[in-house]
Amino acid sequence: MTKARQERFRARRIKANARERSRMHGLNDALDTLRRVMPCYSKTQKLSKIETLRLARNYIWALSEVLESGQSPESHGFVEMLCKGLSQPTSNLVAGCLQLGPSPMILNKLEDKCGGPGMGSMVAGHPLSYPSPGLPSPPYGSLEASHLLQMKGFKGPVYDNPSPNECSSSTPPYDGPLTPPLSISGNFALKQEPSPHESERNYTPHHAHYLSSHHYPTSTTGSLPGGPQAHPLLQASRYELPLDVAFDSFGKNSFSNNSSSFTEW
DNA sequence: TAGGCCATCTGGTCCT
DNA sequence: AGGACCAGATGGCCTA
Repeated sequence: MTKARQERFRARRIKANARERSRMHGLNDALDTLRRVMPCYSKTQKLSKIETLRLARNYIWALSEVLESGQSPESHGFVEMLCKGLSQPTSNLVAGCLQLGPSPMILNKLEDKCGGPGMGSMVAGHPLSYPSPGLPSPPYGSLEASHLLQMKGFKGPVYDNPSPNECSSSTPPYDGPLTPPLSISGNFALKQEPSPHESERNYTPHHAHYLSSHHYPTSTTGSLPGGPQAHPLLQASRYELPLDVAFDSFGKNSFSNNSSSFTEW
């Protein structure tokens, strides 16, 4: 290989690396967009990639159940669907969010206690302030777990610790119900914010993930005996409920609880 | 210290 | 030839 050819090859490799980086950034941006429409979006406690995908899967499943079988979103089943296959920390996060999301009073208290703008300030504008022009009234035009719970006056269980989600180290903080409504047409009325990545693009190769690596509360290993304690909403039956649901397709019958088996990712 | 998670680099494969 | 996509390898940070 001549020197000129080596240089060409090297230049090509560098270009390919840059493209690959860009491609992965695009993928991460998409993942971040997905995080924002999840029921427990938090800027400070990002779900890991795998947990984001799992929660998204469960969210679709749970909302489908609400629509198709009329299952109440305030039921244990709804939370269990959301948490199916998630790690214990993520399950706790979701359960905590579903409980705290509906209560502006609690959110405001948390804002006072935790300081800084956050969930409390978001409550007034959410979910009703999300414009849904041309869409029917909720839940048809705006369907998100915490919204549904709010509409139905959901009240969570009583905790030993009355504020399981407040600035504790055991449960990640909840940034507020930032989740925009999901329209039935499949479009998200997404309030576009600049992706975190956009402002982190001028990093040297090894900087990017340092910025966010310590924000991930979850692990992919799932909850095991001896792990963090399950959220009270989940303690009763999380590991005993044999929910057999297939996600290989989104056909109507794919979400039934008795026809096929739940496929773990 | 081990394990989880991440970004990046790299070579292979497929497609245009 | 060049771009997109993929998966394996590598190394760094964080947490338990």
